[in-house]
Amino acid sequence: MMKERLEGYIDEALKELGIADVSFVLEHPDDMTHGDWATNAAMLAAKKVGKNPKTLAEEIVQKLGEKKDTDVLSVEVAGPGFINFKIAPAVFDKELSAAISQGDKWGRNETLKGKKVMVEYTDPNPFKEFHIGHLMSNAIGESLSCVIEASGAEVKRACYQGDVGLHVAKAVSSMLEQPEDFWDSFPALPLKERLAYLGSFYVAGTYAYESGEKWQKPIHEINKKIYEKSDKKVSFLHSLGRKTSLEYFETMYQRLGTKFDFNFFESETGVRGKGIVTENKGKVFEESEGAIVFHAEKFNPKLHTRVFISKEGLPTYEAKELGLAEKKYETFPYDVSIVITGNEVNDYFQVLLEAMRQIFPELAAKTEHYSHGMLRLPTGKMSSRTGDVITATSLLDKAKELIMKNVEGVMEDVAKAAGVAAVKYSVLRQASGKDIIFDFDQSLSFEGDSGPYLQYTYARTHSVLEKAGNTPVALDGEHNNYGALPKLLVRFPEVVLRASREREPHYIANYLIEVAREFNSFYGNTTILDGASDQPYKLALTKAVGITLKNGLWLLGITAPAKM
RNA sequence: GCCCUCGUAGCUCAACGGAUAGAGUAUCGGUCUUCGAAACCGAUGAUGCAGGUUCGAUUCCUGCCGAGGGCACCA
Repeated sequence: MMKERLEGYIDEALKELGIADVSFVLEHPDDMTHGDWATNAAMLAAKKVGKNPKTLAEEIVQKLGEKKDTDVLSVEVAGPGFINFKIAPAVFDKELSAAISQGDKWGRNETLKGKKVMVEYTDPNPFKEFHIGHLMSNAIGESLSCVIEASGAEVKRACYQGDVGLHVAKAVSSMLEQPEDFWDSFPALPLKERLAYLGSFYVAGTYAYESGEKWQKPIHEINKKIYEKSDKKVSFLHSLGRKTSLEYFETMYQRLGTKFDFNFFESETGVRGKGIVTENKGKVFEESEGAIVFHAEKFNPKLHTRVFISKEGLPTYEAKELGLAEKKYETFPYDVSIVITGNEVNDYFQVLLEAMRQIFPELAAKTEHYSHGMLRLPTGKMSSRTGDVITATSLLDKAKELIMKNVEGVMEDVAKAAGVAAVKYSVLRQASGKDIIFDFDQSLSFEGDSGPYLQYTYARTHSVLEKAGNTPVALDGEHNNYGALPKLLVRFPEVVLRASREREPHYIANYLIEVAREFNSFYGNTTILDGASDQPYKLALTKAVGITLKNGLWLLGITAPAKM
């Protein structure tokens, strides 16, 4: 609100000086001593009117001086022609009071009010491991969902799972070799054992497939049988394995704190996608070498041809995505559909979007592709084909153990929550798209720039407030001597808005670290509960920090335990 | 060969074309009989190379070097 007001003043000032159409920015200077807001308006306008930036800035300041209200303490020219604004402490106190009274709602906005948004993420594949790549997708998707929800949209979380396809056929081929009575007792086994079996079947099937052509043919046949549901035994084993995987994924979602509204499966989208492609054959798609393909380069020279239906008559990933898009819209008529994937499919997705534009342009226009980098070990890429992956479970367990070993007297459930926080934070702290070099010691850190550091700081605020009991908490403007902290806190809604607009949770992660650091510094240098006249003020600050951290952690999909 | 990303302290990451390029970690040195030391305070340390656009470039453009991904029936 302060921002809009200042922008209005600048606009008027420029107009009075006869300058129009300057797309200036009003931002917070990196260095807070420069002021609370700064604009480059004079520097941009100077070129237009052929004046020296500094003298023009002086003229603008002159005009601004005539109109600014009492909330603006001072307006000054600085550096090469910046105009810096200082805001009265009372303004910050007023906004912080609002934060305290808003509680859980602090930080939200209504820019997406009335919009329906579907976010698809995680997307693990039944019969395969839930590995750290899925963990990454989950962390990003969950956070994005929360961020968009905080902008007032109605968000539905969707998970798309590959329950058919070659990877499944490989596992099933190996399952077929087990004796009949094995399957009689299988359903009664504990989940952990069933999973271990399933894993070994997948590995064995993959090994067979890669060991020679004579093994590939039967697996392709099984693949087809799964699609067509034409073989009773195959279908039976398929559903058994699928069920086990889904049960396992459910335990992961619980641990991670995700609750999906919709589950979509490739077994459904495949049939549908194939239908869409067939209907548009001759119009959008063409037959080539026995397969049905889309020549995307005809529409955009940077794209390439991709197969949508294989010569065996099976829909590929691309065709399934078409079916998925349609199915999603039927399930939930969205305004925006966000699909989160790894960046290795970036080029396919561009082709896919082009095909969508040809078939259902209205859906294509609503689809946004958000890709994340790969999770890589310092030693290189991790592979799931041979089974030598780092599973989500092993990673989360390792994080938990590390914390239990290094932090004296932690409860197990706290260590577990902090472990999840550490992993999620390590993904969310950096901008999207780039690979994440996953170094165990760095990424599972619970010191400094980490998820547990945020949780710890929140617990600290909670503990102080608890100790304070019913002593007064108040903001009065007079005691605003704690510089950066109140000014930083007030920016929370702006940060949320930006994260939502740019679909970038890392802005929130970085901001929260700054808040936590500022609070810990304040905490280390000040005694809050000292009975002095500014104690109510300090308590109010502490409370505002707590609310901001808690809401911010929620936006990252990270829990905020009251005690650690 | 073509297309897409990306090169910032020893390491992992920030920086909405702006002011003195910020953090964490590592290293060195301080701080617990006082609200939670998973913390705080201090020190050291960086924009791959060469041009260009701009009042101003880590950011935009071109070339080079380097890394990763993709380029027809796996996803």
